[in-house]
Amino acid sequence: MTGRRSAADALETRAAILRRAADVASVEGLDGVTIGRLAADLQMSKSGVIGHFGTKEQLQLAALDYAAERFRVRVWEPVHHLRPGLERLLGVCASWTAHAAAPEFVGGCFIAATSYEWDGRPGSVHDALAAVTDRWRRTLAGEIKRAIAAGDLAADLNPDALVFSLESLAAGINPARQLHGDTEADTWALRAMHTLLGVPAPTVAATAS
Amino acid sequence: MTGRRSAADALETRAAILRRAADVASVEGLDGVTIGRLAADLQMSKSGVIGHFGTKEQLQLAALDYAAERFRVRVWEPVHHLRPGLERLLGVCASWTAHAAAPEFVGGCFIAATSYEWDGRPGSVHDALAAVTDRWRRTLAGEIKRAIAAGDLAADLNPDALVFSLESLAAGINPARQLHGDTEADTWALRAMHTLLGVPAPTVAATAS
DNA sequence: CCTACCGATCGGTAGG
DNA sequence: CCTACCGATCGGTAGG
Repeated sequence: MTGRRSAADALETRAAILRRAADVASVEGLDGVTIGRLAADLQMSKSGVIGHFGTKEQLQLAALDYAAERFRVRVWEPVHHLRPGLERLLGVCASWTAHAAAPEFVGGCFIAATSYEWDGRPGSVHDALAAVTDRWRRTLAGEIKRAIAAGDLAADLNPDALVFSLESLAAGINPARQLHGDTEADTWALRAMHTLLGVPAPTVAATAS
Repeated sequence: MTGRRSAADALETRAAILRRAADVASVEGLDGVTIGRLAADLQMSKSGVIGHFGTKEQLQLAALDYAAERFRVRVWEPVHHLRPGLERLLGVCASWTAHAAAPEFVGGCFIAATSYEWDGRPGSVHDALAAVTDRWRRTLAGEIKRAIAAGDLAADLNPDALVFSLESLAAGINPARQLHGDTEADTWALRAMHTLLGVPAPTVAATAS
């Protein structure tokens, strides 16, 4: 029950710490993730927690990586097999808004919460967050450009502006639900995305994930 | 230089504390507003800071009130004289996005930052934030309904969905600028607002505030 | 408005 | 992975 355990056990412990850290951060931000709190929640000592990461900042970066991977699994993986261009783009919009409406972390989307929390601060967390969201932006912009090239979207659309708008609408689902009880916010966001893309409104049962 | 001063002096000190608190919160969130930090920044003692408010929570609520009033002055006051309905609604969109692109607090829009920080937490700050943003939502919904009733906007638009979308786009300007250097994010947001409202794109020099 | 202080918690380390 | 500990900072109070 006590003392050192195997490397596999250590990896399991590490994963449990990151899951808990992501849950806490989704509610109270990455600032709310304190070593002592994680230790108490997981019934470990503080040194047992921080030993996996070295410093709190490394723990925060690891939690961000973990959340980014979960985002990829929940939003990108269900649609990456779709045809590149408009079809996959609309699939992303559907899985993205569904992801925000039924979040896996208790406080909602980790990436959205952290982006608005950390955008004005300097440091490695800011930079890692910019890198993660930038990668996602380039994926989206790529789909949009493919759809334009294929003639499925209007040629005068601005891909960067569209990426910004899709991102803002998806992120807005979080506070709309938790501050105002807007249970339909994901539907509104998805419709607005379609309007901005200039395509017909989504059908009701488009997503079932 | 020391000891008690007049009631007018006390009010000035109080205002200086709130300004500083709003600046700090716009960068690091309301959690970053600590009594000791404000005291150091303003060259006061901690008891001198907290004496104006009683508790940290009361200080946070006062900072929120202060920021809400500044938002009203910067976004609503410049356009409240316009004709109710579409004209005033479009004026709000312009002053709102301009406000986000040239924020008065160092870290950007206090209301946006705090909404995404505090939406998942319980307590009086959450409730006050919901009340403040709800008031703003009702103002916006009122303008939209007036514009629809006047025939200036399509009758099949959903006012609640539009309010959600306008809010999300305005709030998104903050992280777009600070995380990705999108200096045009305010222009993109304003264009998207017009598209969702179903009105022509804004003219370039619509706002000069 | 100040000094001086309280118990609690912070991130982190030493040593095992 | 633990206990035991470090200096710093937290919100807040007593007393003036």
